[in-house]
Amino acid sequence: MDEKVPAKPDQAAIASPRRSPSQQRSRERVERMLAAASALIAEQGSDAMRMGEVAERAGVSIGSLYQFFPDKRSIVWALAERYTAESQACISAALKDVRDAEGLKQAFSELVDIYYQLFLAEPVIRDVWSGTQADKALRSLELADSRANAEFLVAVLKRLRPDADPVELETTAFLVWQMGEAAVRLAISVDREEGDRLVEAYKRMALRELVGE
Amino acid sequence: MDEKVPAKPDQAAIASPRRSPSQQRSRERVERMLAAASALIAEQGSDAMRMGEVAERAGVSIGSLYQFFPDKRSIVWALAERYTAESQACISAALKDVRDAEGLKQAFSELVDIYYQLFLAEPVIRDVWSGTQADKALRSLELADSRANAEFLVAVLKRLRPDADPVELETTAFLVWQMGEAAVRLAISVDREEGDRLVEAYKRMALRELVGE
DNA sequence: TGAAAATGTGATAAATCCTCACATTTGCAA
DNA sequence: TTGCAAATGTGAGGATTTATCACATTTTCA
Repeated sequence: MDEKVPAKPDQAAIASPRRSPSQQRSRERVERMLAAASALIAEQGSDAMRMGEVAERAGVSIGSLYQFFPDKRSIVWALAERYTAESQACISAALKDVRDAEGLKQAFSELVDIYYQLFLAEPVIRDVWSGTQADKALRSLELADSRANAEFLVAVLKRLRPDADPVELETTAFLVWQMGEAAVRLAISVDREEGDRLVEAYKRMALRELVGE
Repeated sequence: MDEKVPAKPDQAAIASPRRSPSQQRSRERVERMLAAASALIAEQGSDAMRMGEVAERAGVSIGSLYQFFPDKRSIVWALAERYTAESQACISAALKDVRDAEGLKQAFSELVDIYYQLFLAEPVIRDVWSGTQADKALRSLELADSRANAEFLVAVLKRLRPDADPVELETTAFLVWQMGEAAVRLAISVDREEGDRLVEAYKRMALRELVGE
């Protein structure tokens, strides 16, 4: 008998499976559960995915589902993990034998493309990256704000570089602005000292891009 | 039951208040609701915030709460809106009369600092920006992955620029990597054409930073 | 073969969002 | 002032969904 210790759950932790499938039968069923979840996420997003629906589509009972995935997010995470492992391998392979600047340019460029294509094509990854439905709602409004703010930058850039391609200025301004929001978001999620360094580094990078160094 | 009802265009929309407070009494009560929500978000995050708790702390019934905020996210959004309006004003003011590159440098740098400080200090904004609890769990794991990946970049950079400050290389690599993830995340959330342009622009920016032009 | 371990099941507890029918207060025209 | 319509207030309960648990079935292996 397990003593039920009312430990305060670690909010940020992803719970481990209650038990691992050790028999062939259960391994196959777990695969079916994952496949069902993957399909449902692709169709509706993980937020709208219902555990009962996953169980039904996998042809198992809700109890079996919870036997191997202790909570909802753990099944989403299990799927995400597969892809991150894949890209992880990609990355180390691509960067392993870079020897000079030219090699870096090529390897890095390919890497970014691979990432882009991977996330463009994988609904599960897209879902995990874009957050819950509630987040998406806010994000789309933030995006609109961000475009509006980027417009101010575009106006300035057009004054400073009247000959530049307007579309390119637009793209640059929008990207720089979004990178700024991402940098700040990153900075507040790490410790203060590193956050400060990251913000300074961003300012350097952004200004180099904006005023052309 | 319909299998795939394509009725999802409105999912991302933030519902408007069922009704606006027109009397003094209700305006005060709405303020109390917002204050209660703000405090609870600061304490526990919007994900853990319970509507019943908001009502209780505001000293109103749950029904009154739903009279003015049609759903949970609308009250979070109402709070977020106040801050974004504030920063919006800041931004246009700071960029309005930039005339040359030097002015841009100064204005932009100040702007970023203001953003950073604002988001560092405001729990509600931090919460909205960092997403739901479920997202935070995944995000912290993504962050760990990201650091691991940035390490590969650091290794390369150390080979290419052996004299550079290691801490600075570390910061640069981590930032560039995170910016890349943010750029891809952005790219997949806009239409394909703009996404492609943004990814290309990111590659230019990143490589300029990594190989030093 | 038989017992222990692994696995399977689904009713149901628990948590939470949100609604609704009805009560109370306020604004204002007569 | 009076009376009524509009605005506002209430909280029990409907609806949904996550997750649990006591018990049933299947597999492993000594």
